[in-house]
Amino acid sequence: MTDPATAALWPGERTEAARRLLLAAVDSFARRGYHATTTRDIATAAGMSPAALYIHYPSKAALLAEISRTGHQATLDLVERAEASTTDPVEQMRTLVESFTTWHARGHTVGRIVNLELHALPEEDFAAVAELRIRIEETVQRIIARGVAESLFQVPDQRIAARAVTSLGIDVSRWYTERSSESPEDLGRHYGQLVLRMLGAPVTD
Amino acid sequence: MTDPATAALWPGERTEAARRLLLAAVDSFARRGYHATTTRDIATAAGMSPAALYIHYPSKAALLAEISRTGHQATLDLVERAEASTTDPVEQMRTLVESFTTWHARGHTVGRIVNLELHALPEEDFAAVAELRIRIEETVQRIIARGVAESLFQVPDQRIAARAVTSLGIDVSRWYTERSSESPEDLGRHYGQLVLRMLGAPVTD
DNA sequence: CGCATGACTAAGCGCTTGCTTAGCATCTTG
DNA sequence: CAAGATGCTAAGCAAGCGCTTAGTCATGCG
Repeated sequence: MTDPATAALWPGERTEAARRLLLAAVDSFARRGYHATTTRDIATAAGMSPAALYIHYPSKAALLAEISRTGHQATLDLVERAEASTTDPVEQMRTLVESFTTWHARGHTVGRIVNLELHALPEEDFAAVAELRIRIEETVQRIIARGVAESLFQVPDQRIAARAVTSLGIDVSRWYTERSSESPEDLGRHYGQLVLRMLGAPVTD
Repeated sequence: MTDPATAALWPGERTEAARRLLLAAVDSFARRGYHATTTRDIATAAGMSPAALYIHYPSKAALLAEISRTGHQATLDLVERAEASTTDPVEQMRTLVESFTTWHARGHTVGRIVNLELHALPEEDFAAVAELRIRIEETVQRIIARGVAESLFQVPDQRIAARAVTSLGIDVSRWYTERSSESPEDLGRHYGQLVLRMLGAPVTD
């Protein structure tokens, strides 16, 4: 029912019951959307009565916020790890796109919520998450800027190029399913090559 | 209130009132999402009482279906026009990406509904729209295949490359706003270049 | 003038929503 | 072994939902 990639994001939520509720919420939010999901759906899927949800979370929106914050933080970690892994912009970008893409394919369930249910977040949770999104985008921009400065990349507009890179990865969570023919890792490698070529990097086929 | 790109899609809905309701629905579905929009929202925005909606449309879902079908058909038209415009795969692809991207930027309101509210469609409307989506994807695949056959493109995997091309364009509707610094046309031209380079085409900077 | 017709509204029906309340077993602790 | 805390359920409340009903009013037509 709950996929391992989702489960791995919350290795030990405060209690077992809180964790079950949260994983049920992820599943339902991703499948039907936040507004189409009822608190009864979530509680029932977690094997409890509707009221049990409110012992562990103050509201339905708090569940969404928890999912969104954790998902965004995991994505930012991954992106910053790619930047820190080497000083070569080409390798930074390859690593970033590979792991970013793999993450959005394997974790497409959480990815859908993270990227498509932003507007349903309470205002202050939205603000916190928007900050994380900016830091992700800035990391990509920084790598591109360094690549251009070292004449490794060649792009008509750095901002637009950065948008294209993140956009390509994010959208994977919209269309990828377990039934897709390529594995998340294969897709990541392919996308890594495509992006490097898009940025005008010397190709190493 | 209603942007011109949206209005242009329904030049003459059956009556003035039906058109006002439809445009109000587009606005609200795009801003808040389908499930978060109430029939009262739509009717009020169109300057009518809640019941008036049901004189012109049989249900809230029928409004969504009308928007989704029309939006998908317009996108398919655009894609097929690009393929028919020339026999050179490079020019076909450039034209396709430019108009596809421009369309998703200028029409991001309808684009969001078309691409993000698919799951809310009644089953048979979904089936009709899924068919149109397949034809869009196939057109992109065809152009890539011809480009590869004529040694103009060079990609590791044609299916994945086609996915990347459509995905890049579709996602524009998620992030683009009127406040974005680049015009839809500028973005289209930039994306056209980026995609051609991604496909390994000879660049004409 | 009398009477259909069509666009619309006021009122509200039945149902579902997010969330609350009251109570009940089962643990933990002095 | 009493007393409180803990984790849960049964029941249900107020509000809001999609949609229906009954009726009003302007217009067109014999």
